[in-house]
Amino acid sequence: MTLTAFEILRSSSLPILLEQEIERVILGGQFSPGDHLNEKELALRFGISRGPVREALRSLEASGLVDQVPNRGFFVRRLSASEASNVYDVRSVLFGLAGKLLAERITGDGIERLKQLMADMDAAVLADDFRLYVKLNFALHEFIVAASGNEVLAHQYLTLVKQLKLYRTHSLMLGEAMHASHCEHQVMVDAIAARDPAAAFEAHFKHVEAAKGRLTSATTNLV
Amino acid sequence: MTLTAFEILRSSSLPILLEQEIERVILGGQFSPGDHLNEKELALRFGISRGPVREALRSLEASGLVDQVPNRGFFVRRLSASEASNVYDVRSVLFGLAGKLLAERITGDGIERLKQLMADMDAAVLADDFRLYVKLNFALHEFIVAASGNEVLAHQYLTLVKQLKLYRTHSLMLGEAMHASHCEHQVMVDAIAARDPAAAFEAHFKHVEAAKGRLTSATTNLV
DNA sequence: CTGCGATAAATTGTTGACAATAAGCAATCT
DNA sequence: AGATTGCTTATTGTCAACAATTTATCGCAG
Repeated sequence: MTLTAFEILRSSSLPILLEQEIERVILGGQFSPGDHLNEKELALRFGISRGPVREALRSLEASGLVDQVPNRGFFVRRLSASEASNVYDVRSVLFGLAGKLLAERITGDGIERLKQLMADMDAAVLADDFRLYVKLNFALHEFIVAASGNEVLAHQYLTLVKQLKLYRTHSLMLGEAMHASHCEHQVMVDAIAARDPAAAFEAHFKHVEAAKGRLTSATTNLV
Repeated sequence: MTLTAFEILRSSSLPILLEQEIERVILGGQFSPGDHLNEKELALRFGISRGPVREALRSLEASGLVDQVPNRGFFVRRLSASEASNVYDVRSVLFGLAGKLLAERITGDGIERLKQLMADMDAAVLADDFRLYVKLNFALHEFIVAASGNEVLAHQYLTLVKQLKLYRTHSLMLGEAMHASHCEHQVMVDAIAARDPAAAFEAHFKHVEAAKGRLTSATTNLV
């Protein structure tokens, strides 16, 4: 226990820890898009000085979670509808690629893991447990992307997902959407289990595009 | 003229300018992958203090050009063969998406621009002017990605291209490779001009995959 | 001559202070 | 009343110094 804390402190410098913490606070909703991030306040909050805070904010800027305007400071990024649409389109091909790569390399254990996740989601859908479904959905996506074996892809994908969390209407997902999403997952997993890269790309790509469509229809005048 | 300088100074803070400058120096080859970046030295070089230098390095870290190891500093990123391969794979789908999007929205003027670039490259190939070809090649890629209208895509794509510049064997391209590349470009441009999104995706995707293949065959034991 | 250990130098990590810029506010003028 | 100017306050931008850590150097024993 004491070792872990030590290791964490050792492996990660202050700005890196800060970056994770500020990211957590932003994505957790404590700040809203457009909000100003006061450097002194953040420094005070974590009991450190402004230097490391600024470094952390620079990293967050590069990953698209905050914007900087000179002499005015850092602000939580505000994602317009068209920007969110752009993010979705990029995310679609990245996820398609993840599906394709995974179909080429998945092991028997991997297939088992996928089927287990699907079974859990089946249960969540039947129980109409939306909260659980969202959690499992994220786990499924994360597993696919991580198991694809391409770290560049995984990193980019997760960055985009974080950016999309800034787009508030995100959680407007209803029962029918959950059902549709689940069906698409089944097609994805089948293609992977069949080790069919082309079909996997198609299924994964379409899944994200469909998710974008569901979001679009939930809001008005997207794009 | 005076206005532009004013505007630049106004819109860009020191760390942002520094980031561009350090990036230029790294990609220009003044530093090699694995090289240590001395903060004091960099600060001295630009006549400023270490604070802004560290902020700039944090940004470069997030864009994958430098790595940081705690208490040891920043180093120019060293891209392994398998990492380069991963970058290529992601770049392939991004470029495919760019081609698809451009095919959906290109204007008559845009098609003219593409044909002009192709004509120039024709001349470069005939003259066996490798240097000119590389330059036009980059211009073509940049135009396609920028004209796709998806800024997220453009940003990610350019980031990956920069990362690949860290992979030295990059410039091992010979006469035959130039010819093959040129033929692939023709297929791409035809698909865009025909406003055929699916064909454009395919052509653009395969072009980058082929480029990866040419690089692979030039080196030994890639991946 | 080589390997080891202690000391010295260099480098990074962090801080607090100061300068420059922007935002808030009150008094004045039209 | 509304706009404008000037002042006050808050915030960001930058710096130089100090603490902590790592790297280099040198002496020394085997």
